[in-house]
Amino acid sequence: MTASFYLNKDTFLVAVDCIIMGFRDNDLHILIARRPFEPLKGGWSLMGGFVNAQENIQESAKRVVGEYTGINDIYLEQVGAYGEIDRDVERVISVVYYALVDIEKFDTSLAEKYDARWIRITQLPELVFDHNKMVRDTIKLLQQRASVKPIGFNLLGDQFTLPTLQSLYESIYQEPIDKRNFRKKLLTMDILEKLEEKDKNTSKKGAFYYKYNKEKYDQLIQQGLHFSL
Amino acid sequence: MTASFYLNKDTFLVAVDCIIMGFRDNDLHILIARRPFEPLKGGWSLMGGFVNAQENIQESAKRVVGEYTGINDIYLEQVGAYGEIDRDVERVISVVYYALVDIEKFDTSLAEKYDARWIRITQLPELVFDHNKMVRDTIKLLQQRASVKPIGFNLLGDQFTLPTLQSLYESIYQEPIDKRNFRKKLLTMDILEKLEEKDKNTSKKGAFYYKYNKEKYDQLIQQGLHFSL
DNA sequence: TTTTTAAGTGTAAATTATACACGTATTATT
DNA sequence: AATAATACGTGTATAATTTACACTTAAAAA
Repeated sequence: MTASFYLNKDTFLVAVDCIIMGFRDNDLHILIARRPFEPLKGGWSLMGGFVNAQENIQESAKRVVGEYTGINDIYLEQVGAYGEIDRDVERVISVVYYALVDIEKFDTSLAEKYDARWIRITQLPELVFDHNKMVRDTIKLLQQRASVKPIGFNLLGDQFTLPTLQSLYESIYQEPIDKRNFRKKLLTMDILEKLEEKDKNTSKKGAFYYKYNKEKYDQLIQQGLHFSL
Repeated sequence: MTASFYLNKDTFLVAVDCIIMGFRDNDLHILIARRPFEPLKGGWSLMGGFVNAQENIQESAKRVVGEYTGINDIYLEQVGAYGEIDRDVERVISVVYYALVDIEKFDTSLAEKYDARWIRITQLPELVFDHNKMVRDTIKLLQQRASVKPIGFNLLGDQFTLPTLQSLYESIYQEPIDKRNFRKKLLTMDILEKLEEKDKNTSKKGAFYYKYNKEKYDQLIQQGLHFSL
């Protein structure tokens, strides 16, 4: 049954474009790929796809991220809808999501399959259409979110060192952070657990591993506390 | 010319729903209307419309706000895309914008024409579809924005008193603010100009009018300063 | 044994946020 | 003319948060 008022309206192709972020070598990276079809075949592009009629938009985004990374356990948030008339060659409305993934879980065979690469956010090339703007908007949003919620942990494995965590936040904010102040703030939040083991990859002394305690975080939130990192 | 890859993809109705906000009687209000067609005819609804092929989404939103308020000088920002499969009866993807308008400029004849009313945000009825969620999301976003940019002025005429401005922020944050602290913060920002004239409507003593000095604000921003209110 | 490297630690000063109460200008009332 | 009523306007002290800053330590390599 079609309600009459909905007849004779214009319809649109709707795509999702995903800004898939990972953290590696002390820097945030974004997964981009060479576009496999015309127009702009061979241009650098975000990972995208069209929304199907039988899925909601967030599901489309999740599908796209899974398709191109092999990762299904992701943090996903919408950035917004991009709707300039000429943003693509056809009229395509694109809904942008950013995904935070543990880059260690990336299925590297997919890199070849899709001609995809992880690029440092500080070294992104020019991307097709309005994709660079999408990335800029996302970084702003991510900074906002990271300052108020502990979403950074989605970019790390389940154990990590404080120096690593710090460089993650430095990469998000794109500015240096004082070591002592950073540790102080984090540890007084009491959402991390120190482990016995050390990571000896980056120094002779080694840095203790920590893990994120989501239960404690949720408790604190329920008590009405909120954070800023 | 149609690029081949774009063929055979599903297409969607795309709507805009606008959360049109005004400030009156010490409270934020939202313009809502009784839905004039089935399904849910007579239900309370946000102001919306379908996106046309020849306009970008923001233009659609601006058109909708103009249509239902008669106001063209508005602050408009996107909230996001709402894409649940069953959010409407048909598959409709809705892009939500909020608009901040000077309610004094509202063309009251349109209220009758569209069966529309300004309702205090604290007293919104149940709205159709996912419109209540849209409003909740918008209020959060507005709080975030107001804390960091002086967007509140878009809700006022070009002169206003400090008690009015304070109650505007109290309405946005939905909590009381200390009078002296509020004035201190605002005046030290140095983006307001005190006028000679007083508003005597709300007290016998009268409150001085101020006006917002956008030039000063832009200067400060350029100097890399930023605000929090 | 010494050198090298990054990890780990505390305190003082500055800034910002919070809490709080009374005098004042003006109109309305008697 | 005097008084009452009302909302406007003002300052200071305390607490909390943020910032700046430098040396010791653990472990491996030379």
